[in-house]
Amino acid sequence: MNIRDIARIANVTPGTVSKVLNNYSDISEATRQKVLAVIEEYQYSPTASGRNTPSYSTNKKLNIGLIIEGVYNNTHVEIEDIASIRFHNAGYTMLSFHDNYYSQDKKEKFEELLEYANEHSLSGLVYLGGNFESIPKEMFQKLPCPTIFVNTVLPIAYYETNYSSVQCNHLEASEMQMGQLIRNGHKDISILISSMVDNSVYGLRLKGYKCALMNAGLEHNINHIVEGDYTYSKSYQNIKAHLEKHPEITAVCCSADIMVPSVIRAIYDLSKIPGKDIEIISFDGLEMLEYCIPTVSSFKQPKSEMVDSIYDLLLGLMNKTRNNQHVTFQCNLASRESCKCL
Amino acid sequence: MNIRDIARIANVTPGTVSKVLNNYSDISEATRQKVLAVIEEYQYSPTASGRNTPSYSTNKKLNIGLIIEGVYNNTHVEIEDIASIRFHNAGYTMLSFHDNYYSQDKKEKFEELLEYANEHSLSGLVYLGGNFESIPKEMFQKLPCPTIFVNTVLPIAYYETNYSSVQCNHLEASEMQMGQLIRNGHKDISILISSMVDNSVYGLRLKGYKCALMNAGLEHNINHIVEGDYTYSKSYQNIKAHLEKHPEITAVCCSADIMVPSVIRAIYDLSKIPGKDIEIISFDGLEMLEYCIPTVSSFKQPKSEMVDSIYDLLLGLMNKTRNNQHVTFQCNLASRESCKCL
DNA sequence: CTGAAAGCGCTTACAG
DNA sequence: CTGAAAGCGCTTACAG
Repeated sequence: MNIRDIARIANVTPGTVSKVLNNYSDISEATRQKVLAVIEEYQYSPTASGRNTPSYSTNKKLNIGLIIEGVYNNTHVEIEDIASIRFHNAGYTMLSFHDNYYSQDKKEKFEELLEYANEHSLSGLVYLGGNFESIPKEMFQKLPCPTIFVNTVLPIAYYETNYSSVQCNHLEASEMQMGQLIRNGHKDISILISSMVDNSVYGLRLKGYKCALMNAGLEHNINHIVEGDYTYSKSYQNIKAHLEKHPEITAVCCSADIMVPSVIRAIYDLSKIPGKDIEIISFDGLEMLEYCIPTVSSFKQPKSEMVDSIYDLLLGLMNKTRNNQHVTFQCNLASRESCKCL
Repeated sequence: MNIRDIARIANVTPGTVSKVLNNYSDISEATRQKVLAVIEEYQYSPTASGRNTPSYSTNKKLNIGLIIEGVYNNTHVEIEDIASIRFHNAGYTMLSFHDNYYSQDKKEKFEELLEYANEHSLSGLVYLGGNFESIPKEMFQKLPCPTIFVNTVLPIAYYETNYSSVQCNHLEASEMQMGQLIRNGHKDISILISSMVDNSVYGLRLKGYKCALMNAGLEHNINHIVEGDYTYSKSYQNIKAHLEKHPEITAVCCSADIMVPSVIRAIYDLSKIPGKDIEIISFDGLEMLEYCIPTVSSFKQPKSEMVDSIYDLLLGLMNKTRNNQHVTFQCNLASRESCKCL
């Protein structure tokens, strides 16, 4: 069943069927009904490839691409989820891709991104996570459609170039996160991060921790930075080993909520009381933290406001009613049992 | 930049460029290198819409669709993740869709599925979760490409029809799950499910629980079925209220791992000891359970074997070297602190 | 081994 | 308001 079959059966031309499909107004109600009836009867739906092939330069496209680096970051999956509904309701198709198989080389990765956008005739692109700090300015100019980088580390000096961004204030919020522990009187604080060589927003968070330590004159805590590798098992093993070796530590700062269960368990297995003998504070704001024992304080990313911003901005960019811009959201501390927050 | 531009610059015809792009063997090495050089220089990549438009009936397509019902089921996200890498490495593009905005009416949902497969010129489709038990046999015949339903409730009577499936033995495994608690001597057991009207595989699990209760002469536990609605908050509130009202209950059976933190916290907030005063057993096998306090016993879905099976079967179906089939995997109990498993 | 040409499903200026 | 026709980017039988 293609558009010519439908046209033949409905006794019209393919062009007329196309206009019905695309809600053109210059179609008589009688013809519209006749065509719709045939479409309904044969369960016809036009192919995406036909629709996406540009027949004239004015052709509008309806595909939004969404790429996630680090799908195990639940925050990003939740943003994807909320965003996909909103764009769908606005008549767009959202193509989701997870980053598993992209290149590790940043430049190659960016080229793959450009390829992806061209391949799928995207009219807009949302990229979640990652790092494109080292990408030369000219390459951003090659982006073939409006693009919003979300929680991506970008070359700030290029802000005037051809892209938008929606970010949280990772650096400042992690300073505040660490600052909370310092204000609580802790002198020996361990920091659980993904990896020393992580240059995504987790790298920014690490930088924030270091700044906070410097400012408070607690530089020796640099030796208490522990790598968790984004996995439950490494997080558990490494933080446990470190806390065992350094019984003077009285607080742990997690750079992502996903690490929290491992930290609680490690403290417990060392026969200490999480949240009492060792305070815990985290980052992201996943709902799970409200059910841990103890419930865990965390800096929360305002997901739903971020999606609002992504949606409005991308639609505006595609309609050319808005220009590229860079939005930063504040993370807010949800105070819970694991850490006194006065 | 399109295929004609590349052809012009390389001094060949578009057909020749196309053959280079598609690794045809009847191209001289010199021409291949010349064309590849131009492609590289201009960073050209062919559009998906052009490629997917069938020019002749023999046209091979390279799109695999993957739909997830219930993205908050981490098992399904993990399956998606592993599968996307494997299909990518085999040269396929995987289009992921999450089910947020599909219809709730099963028949409409199935029609949307057909539409999706046609729209995107899919050569294969993987569907994770959901329920299509009430879909008439004829509709399955309309599937335009090889399709594998994974953890989907299907009309067993139609097994000879036009689709494949990869399932876990949800019904039997949940009987065994409940059976473990019964063998441990529990007489009053609460069951935390998603919802009474859930007819996905969670419905099968509920059926398994009921069977186990009947077989053991413990029918009165039917009054201890609690709905958690897939959310942390409802799971917590409802199981806590129920356990408070029924202090005789000594074990809780969870139909999904995602419910476990809520259950542990609820027991704790009732001043009882999880895993001791009240045993816990769960279903799915998420890694998180190894770090809960107590660690939680769970029936594990063999995700990686399931992906192997999905991959081999779908490729076989697309190459027409295999016929539709229905594979069932056993879930295995990982025994941990929350429940003695002798 | 390469070119010339027809073809895919769809869209959109243009004519009447 | 509808039709006839040209167009998109790509692929693939077919000719030589």
